[in-house]
Amino acid sequence: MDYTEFKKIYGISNQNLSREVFRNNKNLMRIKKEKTAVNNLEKIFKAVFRIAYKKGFQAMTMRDLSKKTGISLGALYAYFPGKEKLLGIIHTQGWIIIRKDLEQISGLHEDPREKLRAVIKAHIFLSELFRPWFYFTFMEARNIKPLEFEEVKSMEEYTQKILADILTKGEKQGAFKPGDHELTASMIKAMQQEWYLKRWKYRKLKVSVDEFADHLIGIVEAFCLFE
Amino acid sequence: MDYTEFKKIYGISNQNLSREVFRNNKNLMRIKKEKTAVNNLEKIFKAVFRIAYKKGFQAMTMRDLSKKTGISLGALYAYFPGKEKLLGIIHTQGWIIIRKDLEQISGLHEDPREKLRAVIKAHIFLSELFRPWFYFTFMEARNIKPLEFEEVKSMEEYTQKILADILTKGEKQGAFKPGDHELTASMIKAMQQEWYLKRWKYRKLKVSVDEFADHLIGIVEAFCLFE
DNA sequence: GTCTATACACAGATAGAC
DNA sequence: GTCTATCTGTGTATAGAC
Repeated sequence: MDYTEFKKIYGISNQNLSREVFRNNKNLMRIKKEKTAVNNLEKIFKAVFRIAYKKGFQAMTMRDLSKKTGISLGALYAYFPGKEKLLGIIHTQGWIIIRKDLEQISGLHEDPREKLRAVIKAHIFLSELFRPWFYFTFMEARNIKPLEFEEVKSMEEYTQKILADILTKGEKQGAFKPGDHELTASMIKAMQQEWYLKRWKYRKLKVSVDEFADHLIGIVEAFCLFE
Repeated sequence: MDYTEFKKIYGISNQNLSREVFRNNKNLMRIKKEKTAVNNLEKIFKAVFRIAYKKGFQAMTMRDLSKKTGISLGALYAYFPGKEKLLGIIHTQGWIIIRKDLEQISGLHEDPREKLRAVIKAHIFLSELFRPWFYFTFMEARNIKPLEFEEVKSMEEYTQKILADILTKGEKQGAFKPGDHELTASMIKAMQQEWYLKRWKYRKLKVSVDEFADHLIGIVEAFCLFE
């Protein structure tokens, strides 16, 4: 499966994404009309990602956000109770995005080699689809409260475990070489993250997401498969 | 070479490092006595790294820094002209650290395979020696001024180029398989960064820096070397 | 629901005694 | 060289008219 295909299946408009956020956080918002809320939430998230990408969430002021969205300072507070809670909302939603699809895809294949390929690709494609969410979640993890921070660490461990399990089971079935699978999984994760953390580099090198994913899989298979 | 050996050769005390910073930035400081300056700069950097690790440089207040170092708010400003300049000083010094040793090590070996191994290891070992500097430079890159930000990007490209060149030359000499060496170099960088960005993970997994480096080299060689 | 005006807290930075 | 006290700007958040 290439990225175009993946996008057709798992793609979701920003509007639908904002709708989901709205429904998950209705209780925190003073806005009642879904249509208005979804519309403005879309603007808000977009602006947060743009500003935070440049200078970080902490350095972003509510006035910056107001200017970028065109929504007045006062009105912004009808959409979330405060800056800190806004951060929490974005993180939680990011977590939901990753979890939902990855679990499903992992169940799709039987052959360990196929499964490994599929899961590696899916994660990269997901991070491409929701790049701002992935980038933000990674870079701003330190700014959230301890309780939520544990969530982030467990997210790291969760996705790593999926990979490590595939390798371990696959080894038993004779598909992969023996080795320290936990460590290998960790390295795979690092390379996956590279895609959304350094997007500017790959734009410059004119490397597409498909090329990147294939290259990564090439490396992993050279290391894990028998000749 | 393992980490213990590396440390003996390239290790430098925090005091000597602070001395270097002092000498490079004398003009910005109101302190004249080197001994006092070096002593307090050491405290300052240590505190900055600790606080920024937890909540980021932007979120760190000068009052936080004062409390952690035991140096009063007013006195701090004798060591640097302002918070922003402090950020710049740390970044510039980080850049100096990386550049100096890496260049030298790259010249030590002739055989491409040896050279690749040496450079990969050296970068990881360096990042272990100066972990706070590496972590800080990566995470706070967005907060520096555009001019200095170009410096960071070029640092990324610089270290990547060292790797890519080794691979390209090595291919011509028949040591490595052909391939997209720029992309491979990029992946190697991603895995190297993993070591200092997610230190908590490897502490938990009880993976030593030597084990990590060897595993990484194993992956790279499986992909680049002929059987 | 959205706006403008404003309260209030706290940040970075400086003054000036010691 | 270091301290405490203080200035001044700017940030988050709210009040209350429309």
